[in-house]
Amino acid sequence: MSTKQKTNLALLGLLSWKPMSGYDIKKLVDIGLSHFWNENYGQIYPTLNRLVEDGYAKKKVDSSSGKRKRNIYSITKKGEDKFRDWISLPSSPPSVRNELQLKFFLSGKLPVATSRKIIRAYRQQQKAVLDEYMDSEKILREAIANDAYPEEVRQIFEGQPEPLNRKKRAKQCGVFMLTLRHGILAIEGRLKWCDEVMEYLGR
Amino acid sequence: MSTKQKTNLALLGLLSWKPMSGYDIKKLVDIGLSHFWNENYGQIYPTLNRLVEDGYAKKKVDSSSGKRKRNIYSITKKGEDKFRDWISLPSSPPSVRNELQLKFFLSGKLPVATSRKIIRAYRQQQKAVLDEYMDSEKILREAIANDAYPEEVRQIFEGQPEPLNRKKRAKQCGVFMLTLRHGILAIEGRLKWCDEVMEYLGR
DNA sequence: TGACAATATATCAAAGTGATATATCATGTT
DNA sequence: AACATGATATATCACTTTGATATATTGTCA
Repeated sequence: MSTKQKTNLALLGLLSWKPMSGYDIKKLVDIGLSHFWNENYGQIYPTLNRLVEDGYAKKKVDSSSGKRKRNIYSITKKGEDKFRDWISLPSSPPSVRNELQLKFFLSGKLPVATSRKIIRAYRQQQKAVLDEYMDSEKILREAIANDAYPEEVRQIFEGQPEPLNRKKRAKQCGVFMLTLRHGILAIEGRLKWCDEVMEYLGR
Repeated sequence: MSTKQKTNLALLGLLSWKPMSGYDIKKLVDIGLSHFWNENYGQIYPTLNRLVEDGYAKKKVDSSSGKRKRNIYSITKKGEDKFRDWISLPSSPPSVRNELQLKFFLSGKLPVATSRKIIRAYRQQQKAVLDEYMDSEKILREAIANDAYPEEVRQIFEGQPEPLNRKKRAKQCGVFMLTLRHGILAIEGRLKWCDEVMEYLGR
């Protein structure tokens, strides 16, 4: 029950949203999921091939006029079954690698000034990300309030500009906003921690 | 500037605390750092060998009477320099893989009941870990208040029961407690998120 | 026309993971 | 004394993941 070795399920789940190319998947993960998930090309392309081999997805070459050739993958019935099975299986706890936290822990034998420097760097790094997230949150909240469908979300959920009913749009915005909230709360916790540490170490 | 490929530096930093065997390192990471770092044998033993090859650490075989043979690694001057250099280098943002978060995001096309189930599982999993951490925190806080040196911390920082002055002990307990606080704040953020989501989805 | 960025697929060495194999020693049980 | 069990300790291996780079096409702007 490990967080690792889940790329195939992650890709399957993403394809259950909509058919996508490997490139689309990479963009979606980088833009929308980066604070709790990550994938890279070296994994995406071979995994997509394996999903097709195993019958969980199928590939369609899209060569619409004037555009570069794209391999579009869509989930099959078998893939959807597998995806749903995984959803209800027990999940492993989050796996984290936090370099600045590690540095702080290891700085215990170095001068306190060094520990303080690490915390300041941590705070600054996290604050910058928080600002980004807060901007996105504002856009999303306003969109939901106005029953709108902001470009930022449309881009992520829609490959082709295809009409979508109001209820579905609202749900997509909701999921996306809640996901963003998770990122924001995680960062707020880290900032609070930085403050606690600075308090403890003395300024 | 990536969180990955940092095992050699992590091990170097741990050896700067005290000389240790690969087994000691694994235990220390599992017990004390698991909420922000992880290492495994498959990486630890080869990396220790490489550290020795490159002159960052040296190995000493400990075969004290009646005990199983242990390979004890200690950091060299060259290793300490490398460690200190890394400490002041810029650090990459935390890298996370959170399976339950991913499942929630992907559940957007499934019935809301499924999303709720995921959140409940997430909350329960995180609450259990929080309880553990809170117990440890209590022990540590009391120890610090009483100027004591609890077995839990001694075990981690001391291989050999060697006397240590009060100031150093206090600092060790402090670093350990603050590190634990990071874990606690992270989990509290996740629990708060679960509550927000349940609120949003409706119970 | 050329420079540059975005789109798109692919590959690979190096690093990390999870699991298991092997062996020694301490403890307790029958 | 024989045996089981669990903690200590090192090691290995197939598989997965990472980071980086190579390659080519299309869109844009000067």
